Amino acid sequence: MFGRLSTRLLNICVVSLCKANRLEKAEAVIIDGIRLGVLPDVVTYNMLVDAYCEFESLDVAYSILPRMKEAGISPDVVTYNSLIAGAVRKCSLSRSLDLFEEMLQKGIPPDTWSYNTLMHCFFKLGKPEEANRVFRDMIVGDMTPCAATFNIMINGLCKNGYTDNALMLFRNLERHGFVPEIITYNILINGLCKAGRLQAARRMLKELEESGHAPNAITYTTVMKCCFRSRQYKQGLEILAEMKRKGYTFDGFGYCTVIAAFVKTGRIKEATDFMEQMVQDGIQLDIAAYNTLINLYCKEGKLEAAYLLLDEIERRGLECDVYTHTIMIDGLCKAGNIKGAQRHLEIMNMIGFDSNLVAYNSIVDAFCKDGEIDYAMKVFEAMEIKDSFTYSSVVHNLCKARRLRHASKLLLSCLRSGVKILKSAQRAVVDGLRYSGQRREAKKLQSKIRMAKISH
DNA sequence: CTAGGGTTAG
Repeated sequence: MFGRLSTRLLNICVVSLCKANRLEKAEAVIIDGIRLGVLPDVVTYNMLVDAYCEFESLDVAYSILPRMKEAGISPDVVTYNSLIAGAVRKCSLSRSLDLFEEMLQKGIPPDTWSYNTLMHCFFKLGKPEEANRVFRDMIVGDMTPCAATFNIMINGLCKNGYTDNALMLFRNLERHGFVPEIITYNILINGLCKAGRLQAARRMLKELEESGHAPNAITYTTVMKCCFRSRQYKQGLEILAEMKRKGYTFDGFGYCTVIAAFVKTGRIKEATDFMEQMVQDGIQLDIAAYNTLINLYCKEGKLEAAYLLLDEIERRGLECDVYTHTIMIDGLCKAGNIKGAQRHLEIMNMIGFDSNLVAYNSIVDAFCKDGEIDYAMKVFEAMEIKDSFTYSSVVHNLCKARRLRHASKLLLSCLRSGVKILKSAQRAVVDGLRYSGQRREAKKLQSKIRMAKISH
């Protein structure tokens, strides 16, 4: 009895240390406990697994398992749920499937949360049909779904392009015995926004208010971002004003959304004001916030200030990500230092970033604008992946350089393959042909553009 | 344990 009580005390101690990311101290407390005859139990180890997943790495967390075995304690469903969730968070998706398998092999029966996490994993892998299968198994089997099950489903359907199916599931919530939570509304509002359905999103916001919930900062940030994205700046700024009026406090997400929108529209003064406000508010900057600020400095041409922030990131023990590097590369390009940008891209490749399409786009565009169009086309040909940005930029620049045949050829290949290309770039080709006396070519291209519009 | 932020073309 006394021993069990002591273990509970030990766990209370360990959980608070773990939550505060004081893992060394937590380990020391456990060792002290053992010395005093208070043995850690499965709950103690589960807390460690959870904390190591969050603050260290999946591997370190996984290394708790042999320690448990040594102590004669078997991992349970909570241990595995933590590991699987940790793997999903760190995007080690195949790893999380392996862990699920391992749990089954050890004869540990999964619970609702195991299935929730598994669904989440499948959605992140872009396998909605697999996730849906897990969901169906839950509904018809003896596993009871919880509110989060539906949130994960609705979110996953939205993220995988099944917004209407998500809406249907939302409308069927009550039949399953659940009422929508604020988080459910936020998921749907975001899904509608990302699908470009701003009006439907605003209707959903209204429905949220009518349901008796008060929208939270996440709701507003989501809708505001959507307005900015669809170039409804006035509407976006109105939401910003409404948030301020109603006394919502801004967190890093809110600030970043607004600053980025200001930067994108060239409102540097407003962006800088907001940045200062963010710092005054004492917001702890994370890597996304740093990226926002670095981008602001780059757009102002203050490269030195941007580099100072890179130093600060390092000092604080944060890690630059693909955004940081891309923003710097684009900043160097726009500052006219394309060679420097290329060097940075090489570094990016060396340290193992494989998604650098955006950086290549910036560099190709920069070479075009610098008049080095032949070299730009060489880089363009060598690119393994290209997207709408790549083609829109190159086609536009080819037109400016009066290389209309090449531009038209690329535009046609886009029309055939269904790659979207900016209207302005399309118009540049047609107008270019027309005004250089190739009226017949222009007409032919125009009709092909129209055909493509119908068939896609 | 499930929701919102950060990069490129015009």
